[in-house]
This record gives sequence, C-alpha cells and structure tokens, in this order.
Amino acid sequence: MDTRTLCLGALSLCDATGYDIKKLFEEAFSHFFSAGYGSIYPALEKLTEEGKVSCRRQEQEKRPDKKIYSLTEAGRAALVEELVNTPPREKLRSEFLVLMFFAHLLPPPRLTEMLQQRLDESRAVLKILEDLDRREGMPPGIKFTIQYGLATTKAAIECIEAYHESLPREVYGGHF
Amino acid sequence: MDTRTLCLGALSLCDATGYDIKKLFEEAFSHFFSAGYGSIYPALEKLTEEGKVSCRRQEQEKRPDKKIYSLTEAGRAALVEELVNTPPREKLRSEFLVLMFFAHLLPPPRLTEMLQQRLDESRAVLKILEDLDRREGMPPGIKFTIQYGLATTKAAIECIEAYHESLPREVYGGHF
DNA sequence: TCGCTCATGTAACGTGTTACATGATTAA
DNA sequence: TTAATCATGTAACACGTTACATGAGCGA
Repeated sequence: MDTRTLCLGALSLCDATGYDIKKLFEEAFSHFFSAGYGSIYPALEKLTEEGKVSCRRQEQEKRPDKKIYSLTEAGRAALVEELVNTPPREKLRSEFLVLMFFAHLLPPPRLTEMLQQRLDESRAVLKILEDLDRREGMPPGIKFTIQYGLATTKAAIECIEAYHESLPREVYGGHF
Repeated sequence: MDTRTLCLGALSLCDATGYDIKKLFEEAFSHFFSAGYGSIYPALEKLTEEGKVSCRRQEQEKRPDKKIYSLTEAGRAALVEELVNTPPREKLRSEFLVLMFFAHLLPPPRLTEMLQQRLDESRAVLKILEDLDRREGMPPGIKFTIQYGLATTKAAIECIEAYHESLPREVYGGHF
C-alpha cells in the first residue's frame, strides 16, 4: 500500500488539496502512516492521469492557486479494490529499540537523553490521539485506530518509565 | 539507520554469516527491524570494502562455502558512532490500521477475516517474544526491547479482541 | 517424494526521503 | 523581525523488496 492509495483514501473523506492531505496524514494517520510532499504531489498527478481523481483549480487572492482534488467513481472503485486485496500487515521500524538493544555500547548520559527524547515524542503522539479521541461522530473503524494507537502508545510509555525506575539513580543523575 | 548498521550490530554480538544474520533479524530483531538477503549480502560486501568487517572463508563438505564475517576495530568504532548519532525514532507502517480506518468501505466478512489474520500474526510475534523472554543472561537493554515488544503487542491484541467483542455476532457469524 | 534447511548472490523495480526553489500573509 | 502558515512542486539520491538463479542434504 503506497501513498497513492492513501491519497485516494483521504479524498474519500472529502475533497482536498495536496497540502490538506499532508495535514490529514500528520493528524489522523500520524501513528501508522506518513508521507511527505515529495510523494503526495506526484501521487496526485498520477492519479489524475489515471482518472481516479479530478482536479479543479481555485484561484485565490493573496495566495497561490489551489488545486482541489476529488475522488471519481473510478477512483472509489480502485480504492475499494486495493483495500480488499491488501493483507493487514504491520511493520515497526524502531531506531529507538535498535539503540536500546545495543545500550551496552552507549555512554550512559546518551542513554538517559535518548529515553527522555522517546518519552517526549511518545507523549506528543498520545496527546494527538487523545485530542482525536474527544471528537464525536466518527465511524467505529476510525475510532478503533485511535483506541489502538492509545493502547499501544500508553503501553510503550509505561515500559520506558518502568525502565527508568530501574536505572540506578546515583549513577544516572536521577533527573529524568 | 540502515541494514549496514544493523549488520555491524549483529556482528558485535558474535561472528556470523549473512545467513546467520538474517536468522538473527528474524528472531531477536523481528518486532522492530527487518531485512532480506537482498540488502544483507550487499551490505556485508560494502562493509568489507570499507574495512569495517573482515571475512574468512570456511570450506565445508557437502555444503557451499561459508563466509564468516567478523567486526573489526574500525567497524566497532563506526557502529558506536552511528548509534550515538542516531535519533531514537520509531515509525509504524500499518496497512492493518489503514484498513480499519476505511473499514466502512469493506465487506463485513473481509473485515472479520482481516481482524483474524492480524490477531494470528500478533500472537505469533507474542510467542517469539515470550520464548526470548525465557532466555537468561541478557543485557538489560536487550531485555528492555523484549519487554517493550511484549507490552505493545499485548496491548494491540487486547484491543483487537475488544473490538471483536463489540461486533454484533448475529451479523458477523460469531466465530472469530 | 515433498518440503525444509543451509548458503550465496544479482538485477530490476518500486518507493520514499531530502533538499531545493518560490513567495506572500499573518501573528507573536 | 522572526517564525509559522499557506501552497505547489522537482530532482537526485538512498534504500529496500522481490523475483530469480543454483544446488545439495535430510527428515517425514
């Protein structure tokens, strides 16, 4: 599943510009998918060529023109087909865990710093998810992705905190 | 952080062949990193050129020759430097959650099947981790990666099971 | 006999990341 | 004045995935 499919998915929710889609990716999809402009804009162009999305140009004062994309019927069909044929995989790529795996090779202050950074980022993700969780009227599938994100992120945070508790304070300074 | 660094890491544990490294990736690293032969063998070759690993050939009867790689001092230094300079990121790529996000577009039987598949795979990961967890004498950093994997995987499984409980049984058949 | 394990590798392909380029508006 | 937001895009590069190629031994 690539950025193109995710763009179709985003447009199945509502019409949007490339810029809007990027923002959606950073909010609702942030904990399980990411893509930059470098893959979004080319994706939208290709989808337009293939007739899966249509594009209308909206002029703006004081701003560059917007290109607002809409899902076509062909696009919706392509999206559904892609979804039905995609196996429900999940792959984590964690530099953090690699670092922890080789923690014995790292200077202790670096280890502490690293744990703190990961904790900060995890808490930031948690915050985004908690905000999403407060919104109402979402389909159960979307709610599920939020619950799943909340549950796994909380588990991760607790795990890091527990590890911290186990670090000898007199060695590592104790401020965390 | 790429396959090359992970190969250095693997070789910091003990000498190994490309084949051995792949197996290590599938066991100890499976829940946070993956790589196929297509990236491991070229990585080892390049590391040899760079003097970060050395290679001795072991002839075998009845088997093709083995190439056993060892980390050099330069390689160990490169590994540590890479580790120290790598930010502790973590990125999930979940086709499963994408599918769930757009669950309202899927036929209900496909949804059920999908949940079952993910549950099976998560339980398989859990089993690997539980086996690892039984081993003794591991450095705390490695133990941590296992605990982290266990905690997040259990959270994910509980989440899927809870969602299943909420599905109306008369509609979805009730066997899960 | 079938499939798994051991063992190495190549080549094409697909995909994403990063840095660059542009530029006005607006809130702090 | 600084940084952020809005808004689009390109090009080079890095990287990983997949399929292919080879082949013997061994246990069920």
